[in-house]
Amino acid sequence: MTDHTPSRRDRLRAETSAEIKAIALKLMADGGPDAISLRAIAREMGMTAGAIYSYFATRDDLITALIGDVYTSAIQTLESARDAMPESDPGGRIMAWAQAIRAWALANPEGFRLIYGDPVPGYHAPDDGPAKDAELRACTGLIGLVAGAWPAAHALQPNDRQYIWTDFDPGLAAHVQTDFPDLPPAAVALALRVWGRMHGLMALEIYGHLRTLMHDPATVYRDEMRDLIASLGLMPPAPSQTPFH
Amino acid sequence: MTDHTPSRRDRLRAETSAEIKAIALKLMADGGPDAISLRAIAREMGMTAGAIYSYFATRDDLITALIGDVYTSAIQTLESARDAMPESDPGGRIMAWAQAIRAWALANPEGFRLIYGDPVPGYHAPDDGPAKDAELRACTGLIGLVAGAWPAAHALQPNDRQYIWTDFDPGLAAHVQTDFPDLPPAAVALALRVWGRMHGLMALEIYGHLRTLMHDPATVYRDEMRDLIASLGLMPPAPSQTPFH
DNA sequence: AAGATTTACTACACGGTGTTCAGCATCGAT
DNA sequence: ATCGATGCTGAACACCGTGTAGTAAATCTT
Repeated sequence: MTDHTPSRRDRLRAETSAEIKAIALKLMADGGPDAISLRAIAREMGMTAGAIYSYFATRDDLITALIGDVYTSAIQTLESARDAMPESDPGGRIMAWAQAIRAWALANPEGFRLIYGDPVPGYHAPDDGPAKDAELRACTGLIGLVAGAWPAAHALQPNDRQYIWTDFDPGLAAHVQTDFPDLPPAAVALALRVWGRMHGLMALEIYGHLRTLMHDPATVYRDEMRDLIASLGLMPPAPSQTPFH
Repeated sequence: MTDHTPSRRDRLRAETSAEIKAIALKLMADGGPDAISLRAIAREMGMTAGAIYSYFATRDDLITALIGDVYTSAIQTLESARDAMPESDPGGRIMAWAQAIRAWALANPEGFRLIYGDPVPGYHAPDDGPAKDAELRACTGLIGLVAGAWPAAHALQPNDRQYIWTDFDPGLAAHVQTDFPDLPPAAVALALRVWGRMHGLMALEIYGHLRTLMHDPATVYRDEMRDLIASLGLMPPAPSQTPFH
């Protein structure tokens, strides 16, 4: 369509759009997701609330774009934390991923809620878009972690044959079958279980259900991740190392 | 103070208070937690919004009361589901609890969000009250489940000695030490991990992160719970039985 | 039974929100 | 130089939670 070089107008438009998102993130960072109001954003930019509607058709569209940005940046953090460990240490890669996602969630609790909770009243996530892409990427990353442990894990808990590829989202199945040709669908189910295991304690902690019951949820999270890694037939990292508190 | 028999006024007041909460629950059930507005409740009751302030000082107080009610009723559901299984089958009791909480969450997703998520923007839970009681009760229930499996579970993963009673909330510690005198603090940590494991997949499913990746999250949840029970050194229930879909 | 008091409720106001729309000014292209 | 698209304003609408003042009724006291 507009195949020629981006005009000055387009550039300004993109800049303003980015500024809107940046200010929204700032508001969210120090006021919670509910502090994201079009009027507050406009106030901060010296504009009127109605002006934002030239950039985002509705507030939900803004939130959707925000979720896409936050999710993508979080995933990049996770992937680089994972890649800091050698592929020869699949247990270490899992632990690195697990600690990185908890550290990210603790540092950006509002971002965590934006992705995994109710971002804002009445908001309903669309079925596709960058957020879905990021979710697929997160899932693929987890499947990669599981793939590094699959032979041993499969031997420990041989409960496949009940899963078939059509159980899963077609896009996810296609991704996995090209990236990991030898991986059975049961491994994808195992990856989802691993995801759930990382998510559970973290969600409870972020939403304040653990701190009222115990101090230092980091220890129990670390134990849980060690148990998870061991249950996959892998060697957990050195016990003395306690990366996060 | 008012130690005499409840007068007619007190009764009417209690009834109106209950009606407010009932309508709030109804609004939440078919409109999401954000549909709980004092004006909507008053409209439904033929009153003015301001009138509610005679019953609840602020909207957060209403939400707090609501959370207490919902949490308490959920806990009762869980406990009766658990008690339908004999004490001689600790694995079955854990599975009953796990399936009951998932079934409840799927039937009352808004209630789940009310308890475990951001009920409504800007709401901050108080540090005590019926919600805290229900949380303690849920935690105690889980500890009871773990207590039934502690000897075997402890033998499988002997990583205690790093937990001491002062790691936990004093009220929780006192409860446990009177109800289960022989249980070490490491068992409480294990119970929290079990809680996290039940919570993870459920939260992901309720917030729509699983359905986009796979149909039938019930299967993977069941597998996860089977693995959990096995990891506690218990016998899982008969594999043929698939209680929920 | 009559007066005093507590209580339940309405009416209204204030500041906040998302959203829409007519109008205006400015910029880009013709 | 003109014309049309674009970005923005300002006002409006319909909501929201929260207070305050006033009113009427129910209750308690004497």
